[in-house]
Amino acid sequence: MINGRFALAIHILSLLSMEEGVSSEYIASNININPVLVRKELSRLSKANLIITKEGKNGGSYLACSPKKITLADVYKATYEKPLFNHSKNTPNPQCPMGSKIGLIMEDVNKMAEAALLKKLKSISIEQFNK
Amino acid sequence: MINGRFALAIHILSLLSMEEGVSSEYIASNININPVLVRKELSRLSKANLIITKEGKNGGSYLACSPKKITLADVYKATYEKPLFNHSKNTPNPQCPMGSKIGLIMEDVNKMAEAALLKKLKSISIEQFNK
DNA sequence: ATGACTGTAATTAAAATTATTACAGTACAA
DNA sequence: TTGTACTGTAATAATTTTAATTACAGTCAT
Repeated sequence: MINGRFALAIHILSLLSMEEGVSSEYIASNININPVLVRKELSRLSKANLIITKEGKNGGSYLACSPKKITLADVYKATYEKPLFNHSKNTPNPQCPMGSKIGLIMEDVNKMAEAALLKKLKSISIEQFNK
Repeated sequence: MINGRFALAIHILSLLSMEEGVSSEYIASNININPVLVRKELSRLSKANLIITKEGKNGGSYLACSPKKITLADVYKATYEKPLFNHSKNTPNPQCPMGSKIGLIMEDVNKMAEAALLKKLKSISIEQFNK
């Protein structure tokens, strides 16, 4: 349901936990996806300090720390910024008894849902995927 | 991120907890969305035994039970069937050390994430939204 | 300076979501 | 028993999101 960027980021990080210093082309060919998408994801992961990338010749990416320390909560946060559950952008009829409330309700629901999700994701580290 | 159906279902059910026996046209105009989408969602909710709908003249929808008993976990399950986190349908290179594993990994991650999410959603009932 | 990379913008293609049109089927009620 | 007000659903189109591609400037080791 949610787009494939979370899976992509997990794939990238797990791969880096096995082979470091590899290029985006190499990663992309392994995942069978377009290299530009990989670079964009690498850029997000880098901004979140989960990886370090070296530009130029012999460049490539490295985990910024031990895979044990990188949790799926970190990955999730680095990957997404929008709330989990979308809701229609059509403004509902304010005369409708729910119309004026649904926005705030969904905000609350999103907060609670994301908190629960992140709590669980925090208990899963990248390390366990390279076995 | 996830499509708007969850929010739609919540909106519908909350509305029904305030005004019963209303038509899909009425609901749609309140939500400011197309009536056919409402009917489709009503149909899903009905199949999940969360509501009862009456066809024909003077038809309309009713909650199947007290709003106190309808939790967001019920709504989530009625609304979605696909796993939470998608992953690319391109089969990754099986020579890639992660290629053969990412599918199973994402299955596991999805299982754990959904369980945590549903646990939280189970604690939230529709009732609290009609205040 | 050259070759092997990253970073990113711009564009296109494909897929998913939402909207619309249309109409058959159901049920009430005059 | 016919009209009216609904639901159910198929088919199609419009819109939005996601993924892919092309292109090229910038970086850096050699």
